[in-house]
Amino acid sequence: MNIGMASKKSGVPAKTIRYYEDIGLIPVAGRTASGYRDYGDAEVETLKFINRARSLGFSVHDVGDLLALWRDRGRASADVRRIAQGHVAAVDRKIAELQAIKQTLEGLIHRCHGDDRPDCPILAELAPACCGGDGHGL
Amino acid sequence: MNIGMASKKSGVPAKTIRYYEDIGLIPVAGRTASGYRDYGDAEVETLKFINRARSLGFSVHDVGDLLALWRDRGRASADVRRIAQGHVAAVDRKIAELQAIKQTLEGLIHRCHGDDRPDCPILAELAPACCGGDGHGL
DNA sequence: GCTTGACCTTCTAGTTACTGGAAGGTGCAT
DNA sequence: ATGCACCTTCCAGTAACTAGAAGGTCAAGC
Repeated sequence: MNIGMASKKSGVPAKTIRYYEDIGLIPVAGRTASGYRDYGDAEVETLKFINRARSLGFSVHDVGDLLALWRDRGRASADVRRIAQGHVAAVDRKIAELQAIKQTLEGLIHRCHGDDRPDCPILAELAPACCGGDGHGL
Repeated sequence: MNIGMASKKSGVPAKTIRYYEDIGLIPVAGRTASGYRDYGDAEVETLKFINRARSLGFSVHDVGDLLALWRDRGRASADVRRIAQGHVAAVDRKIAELQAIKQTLEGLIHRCHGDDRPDCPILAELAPACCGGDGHGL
């Protein structure tokens, strides 16, 4: 099948499939006589695997590691687990960071009356020295 | 003061200050006779403002809008509030997405014994058709 | 006066993971 | 033979910087 069909079956855009080949995440595809890339069901399964891993937020680099483990019949499940746990830890850090940001912003928004008057604690807190929000600087 | 001092006082790396000038987030700096960029306290305050807004996750584009409002003495606080609320909504979506990812991953990790045997539900779930985690595809 | 070192300048390119578009070849149906 | 959809490659752009190269400047020390 050609790249359009592989894209449709796997859910990975054709451009992205070429990109994955380019960066070496998937091996170079076979070609038809006319130069079209040619895929089989196995390649489509690989692309689906990649798609799911990416949708879980694994980096392309991590997906490469997971693919290698997937292809390795003798792998230790501990290796897979380690990658997944590392990713969960990263996700956790990101969540914590975003929650802190959210809390700060909500505090500021709460204190901003949000009408057509210029007085705004959001700007005032962003600007350390000059409270009240006078324009200045530039 | 030159860019190194402005960087130190504002907390924004010198390279980043030049970059901000480049993309028009801050106006072109004055120059000394020898061509060095020259900054005053007002510019440093602006850089601090930018730094805080960025650390709250506002995009550079949003920071540009906030800066414009900051400089506009007649702005409506509602305008600032709208930007902040839009950002909180985006942060919320991101948090929800990450939490969903985290839950899925933790479920998979929980079911993976994580020893030196190859059997691994993490890989098995990433690979839809072929359960058990046989290497295949590429 | 000269050197040394820290600073500054510009420019290019790399990062992450794609995505869009241009220019041109292929496959198939009418 | 003429469309049209598909394929090919390559270049450029996205967000927000960051690293490094090649070279100019400034102040201190000898």
